[in-house]
Amino acid sequence: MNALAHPQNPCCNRLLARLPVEEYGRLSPHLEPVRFDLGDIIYQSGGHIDYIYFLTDCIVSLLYTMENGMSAEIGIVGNEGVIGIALFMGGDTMPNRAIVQSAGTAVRMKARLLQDEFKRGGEFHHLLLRYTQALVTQISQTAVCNRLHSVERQLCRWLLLSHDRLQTDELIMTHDMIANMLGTRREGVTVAAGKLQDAGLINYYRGRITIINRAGLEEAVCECYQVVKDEFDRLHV
Amino acid sequence: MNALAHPQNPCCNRLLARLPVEEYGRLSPHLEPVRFDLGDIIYQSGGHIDYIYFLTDCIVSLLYTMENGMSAEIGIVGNEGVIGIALFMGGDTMPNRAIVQSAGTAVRMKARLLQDEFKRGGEFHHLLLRYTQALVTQISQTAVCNRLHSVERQLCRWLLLSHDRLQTDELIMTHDMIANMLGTRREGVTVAAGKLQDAGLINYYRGRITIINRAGLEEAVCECYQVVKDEFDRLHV
DNA sequence: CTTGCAGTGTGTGTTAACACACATACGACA
DNA sequence: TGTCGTATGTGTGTTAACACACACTGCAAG
Repeated sequence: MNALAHPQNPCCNRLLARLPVEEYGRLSPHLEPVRFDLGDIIYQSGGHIDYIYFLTDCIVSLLYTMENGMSAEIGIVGNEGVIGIALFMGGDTMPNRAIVQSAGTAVRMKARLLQDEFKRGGEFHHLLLRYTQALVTQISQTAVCNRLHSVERQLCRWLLLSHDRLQTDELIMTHDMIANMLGTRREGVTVAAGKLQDAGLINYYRGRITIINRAGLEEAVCECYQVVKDEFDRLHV
Repeated sequence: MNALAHPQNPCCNRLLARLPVEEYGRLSPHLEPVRFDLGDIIYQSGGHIDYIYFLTDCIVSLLYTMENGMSAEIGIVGNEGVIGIALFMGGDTMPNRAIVQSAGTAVRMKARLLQDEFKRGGEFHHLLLRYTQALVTQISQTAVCNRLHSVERQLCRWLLLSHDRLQTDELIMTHDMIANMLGTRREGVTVAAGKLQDAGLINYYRGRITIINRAGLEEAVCECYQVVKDEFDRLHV
């Protein structure tokens, strides 16, 4: 594993990797590596955010939790993005939560420094806004998918979005956790996952899911996945 | 009706109204009034956008239409916002459509001029980004609501969001149109609307819906409505 | 005045997902 | 080696929303 590919290297984050040398040079002294475990909460609903996090090899879910305890995922972030868009969008906090879905590393930067660099209006500014637009598309498509598609297809979408952000074919994730993300019941996930396993698309066993036929998943998924993927590609994030 | 309240006045748009005198002075010569009719399409999925539109007294829905023709609304915009966030977010286009839900007026500005002013980084920049963050919350909450709440509650949410953006208690809107927004069937809307009418919250007749008990609607709606409203209030948009 | 149609009401059968209950089975740890 | 908790499988009954069909009604155009 070379230096660039090492997960602690900030350039494993695709936004940081795209920065011009000058801007990266200005930021890099202020980037601090952090490690996240499964289930860590990066920010709470309405909670103060001190840092922006550029993910390098972890995955974070943006979740909204209802008053009655039910929850649903609105977006998923990997090394293509950041956690803490509210810091540069100007709202400071968000009404959702950010929770670590796959353990790994990130680099963080103090909110104030982020805002100062953002104000300079360089490529950093453009990259963050383009990423945010892509995230908006992902959230939008989640809304549409939640309305119009079956749990099984949504599970496919979720698996593919997660797989895109992983370096391996194995997800450490129970049916119960997926149910919280999808805003559905554990049994519903068990049934849907069982069908995907019977179809030879995935294997799972006690909290470990292995993607064994990605092409098959892409055939089983609804169009929502490709819409989001195309938009991320188009925006180069 | 005084000059300020006249819908052709750009200051009927709450973003423009908040601009400092200097910035507003720079923009106002380039603001051009436009009128929209019900059903007008401001932009198509992936379509080029020439102007940003500051809505003054119309309402616009952001809709995504599936390959099979089904559609679902991801957000709703009135005089608190703009149509065309992709122009300053940097993506130029969006994969959804913007369609006029309530006829009225807006003022528009050429994309290039918008981008130039946005780059200056003044209050205009801050306002547009704060508004975009509020819109993200609205889209997020639509995703959650689509997953977890009944059609009847979602109809309440939709009516309240629309009512907030109207100057009257009457919506010109058939059950069929609402069904397209909510991503559900016309019959489902008829049943849900019938219950709300029986409960004395609304009246409707052949494409005209009248809100007659707003407080009652606010009791019947799910928490999603208030989450979005609170976030718009917090962000002063 | 009558014809057509847009807007709405409603009924029947079907399906997807829910709630709840409980069975099974492995792995970790004593 | 036994025990317990986590993860998963599955069955039953219920509900919300779907698909489809068709009836009703009043306005508007001829």
